[in-house]
Amino acid sequence: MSISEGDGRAVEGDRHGGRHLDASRDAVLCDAALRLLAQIGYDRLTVDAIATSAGAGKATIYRRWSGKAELVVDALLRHKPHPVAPDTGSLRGDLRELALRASAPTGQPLDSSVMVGLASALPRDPDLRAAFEERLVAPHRRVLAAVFERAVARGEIAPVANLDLVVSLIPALVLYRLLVQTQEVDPTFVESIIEGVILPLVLAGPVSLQSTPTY
Amino acid sequence: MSISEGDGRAVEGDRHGGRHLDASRDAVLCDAALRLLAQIGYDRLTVDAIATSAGAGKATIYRRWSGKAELVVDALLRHKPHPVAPDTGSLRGDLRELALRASAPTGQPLDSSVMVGLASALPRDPDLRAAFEERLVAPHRRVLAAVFERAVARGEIAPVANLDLVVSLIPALVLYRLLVQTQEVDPTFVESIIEGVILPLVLAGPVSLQSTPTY
DNA sequence: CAGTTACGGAACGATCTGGTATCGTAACCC
DNA sequence: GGGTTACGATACCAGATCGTTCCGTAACTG
Repeated sequence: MSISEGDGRAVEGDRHGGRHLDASRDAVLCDAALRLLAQIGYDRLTVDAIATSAGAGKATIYRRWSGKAELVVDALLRHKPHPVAPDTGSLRGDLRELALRASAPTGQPLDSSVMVGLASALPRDPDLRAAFEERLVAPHRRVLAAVFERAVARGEIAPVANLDLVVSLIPALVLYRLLVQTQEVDPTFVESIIEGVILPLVLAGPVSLQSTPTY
Repeated sequence: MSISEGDGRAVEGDRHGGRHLDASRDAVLCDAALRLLAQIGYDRLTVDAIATSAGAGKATIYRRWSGKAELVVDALLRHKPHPVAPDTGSLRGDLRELALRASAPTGQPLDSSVMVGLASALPRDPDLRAAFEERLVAPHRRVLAAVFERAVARGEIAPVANLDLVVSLIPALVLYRLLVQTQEVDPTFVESIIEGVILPLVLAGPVSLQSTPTY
């Protein structure tokens, strides 16, 4: 659980004497960074605000990271991904369970809010994008894929032809709702995705003749 | 076509003598704003950059708008929405036609790029969000809805139960691909949306559909 | 014609941000 | 204990950006 240093962070020479870096400050600073990131977005995020919000001095930040970009990347990498896939016994139940997670009350640095806050910065920072992909996107997709594959194993549905695309549906529609429509992601909304899109799609078996000729 | 002033723009006292505001400068400035917006995003967009890019002085901008926010909102409102819905005779053809538009070569201030650039700024600026909704989102949704309704009128598909959600699918998946996956929206991708999600969803009856006509 | 205003361009002061340095205190190694 | 380093806090500087102002020139009104 306790991660010391050397995670691709700022240069840290081998010190031998003197007071140690307080590892608990790392977590507090990263939490503050993610919280502010979700609130005001990456571009308006300032190092001063992170330090103040964490009750720390700026020097404490620059002792660990070389700047805002590295701090945010590290905060993403430390971010605990979603728990393992639910296993309620049915595809509908598993998807509902995931829906409840996605619409969690806004207390934690919710993945969706972090996604929105990072949105405009992703295209121009490869490191940021990589950390974003590794800690937010990929875990979501893995969990969703596992849920579908387990439904296939149960014989509940036929193997999903284009799993990558189907797995994109929930996060894409959630992001669209948050970003473009600026509406709440309540259980009712996610329910409508499950019942109106996902389940009809994967339950209705492979569709007509011309749908899949070129694969 | 020629819009003079009074569009909720900056305060413009009734002047009587002297040189007139050059209306052609308005369009040039708005085009430059949208182009830069698509390139670097709203937060990093600067008034100086817009002026320089348009070959104008900053004074020319502040004579028309009170700042960056008002300029971008006005640029969005002047932005010509997509042409009318295509009418190829079949749902698949219409959707393909829309796909070609969405994946247009990156020359113009493409709607998708503007969407990405505006993303992080939308939650905190209601005026920006309203203009965004009115000129980018709503037209897209109207065109898509029209395409589906015409397919229903032709008897090609059954009435779509949750049209609002189905109409969100294409823009949501396109946004997700651009923003989260940072991948290109090429015709192949949009084709996979049409063939793998949209058509199966609206064509598939609960079960067997061997009698699907060949379009 | 004289007066007024827009235009591109440049300069200006004010504000904000990033990153460094400093200070007094506290924690750690030898 | 002596030396070293982290910590929170503050001050400081360099650069970017904003919005304004001024300039010489051009265009329009009366």
